[in-house]
Amino acid sequence: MEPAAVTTARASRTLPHPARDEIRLEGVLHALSDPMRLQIVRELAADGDELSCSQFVLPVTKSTTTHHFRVLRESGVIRQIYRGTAKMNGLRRDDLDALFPGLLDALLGAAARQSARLGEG
Amino acid sequence: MEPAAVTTARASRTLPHPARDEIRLEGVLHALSDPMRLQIVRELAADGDELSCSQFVLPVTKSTTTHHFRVLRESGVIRQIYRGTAKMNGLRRDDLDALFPGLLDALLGAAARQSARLGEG
DNA sequence: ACCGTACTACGATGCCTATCGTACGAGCCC
DNA sequence: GGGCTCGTACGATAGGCATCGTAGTACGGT
Repeated sequence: MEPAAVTTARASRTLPHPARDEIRLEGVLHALSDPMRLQIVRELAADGDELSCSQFVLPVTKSTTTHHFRVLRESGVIRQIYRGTAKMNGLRRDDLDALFPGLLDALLGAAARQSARLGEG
Repeated sequence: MEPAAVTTARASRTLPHPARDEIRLEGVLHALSDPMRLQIVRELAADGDELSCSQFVLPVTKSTTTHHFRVLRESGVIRQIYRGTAKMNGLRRDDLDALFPGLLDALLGAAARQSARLGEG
């Protein structure tokens, strides 16, 4: 039994998230103004809430991927938890909808529209 | 009658705007992720479409104000035309609504909500 | 013609950030 | 335990950007 060691280890592996009322619109918009991060959020919205970082195929290195996920987490857009060695990511849809009703759907819709327009133009 | 001189002078005073289909969501989000610019857009949405730059009371110098208005124009969020020495600003609501239906209203609503939440405790 | 007002252009500055590479820590499986 | 995979930390780098100040242009009024 390794109680103290495990708890501290797990505590050190919990990631800091902003509380709901600490989320700022400007921060959310800034996070989503990067094409890479917008793509991540779109995939999270489409494929459900339990995607590990490594399931995303991004044209950047792992270091950069880590950076983008951290920006999304620190701006309050996504939630991240460790599950074993994997880090699972989920949209903070409840918080965002409570703070800014309709915004997330409008953003996702806008992204989908633009993607369709540019991709099948 | 000063035809040629005036036309070239006016031509040199027309400002470049992106066409509707050149507007990019990421650019719009980046433009609105700055508090100063978000405030400008909120005032434009509230007070109508014909506001000159100097009517905005911003805690920055005129140089910086010019910069912010240019970012908004080049990202496709606002339209700018010269009227005498003044530069009139207006939201590109028609273009934005056509490209991203509901987005602008969702953004303005989110900004208003956050402002109310932070301003009135 | 002259002056004042509105806005711009340009250079400087300091900060932020997207990106990479390398080295490392944490947990799973044999 | 040994190795493997997933993700992190840290430093470096290069580019972007918000801000300023100063000097200048354009236009309208006197």
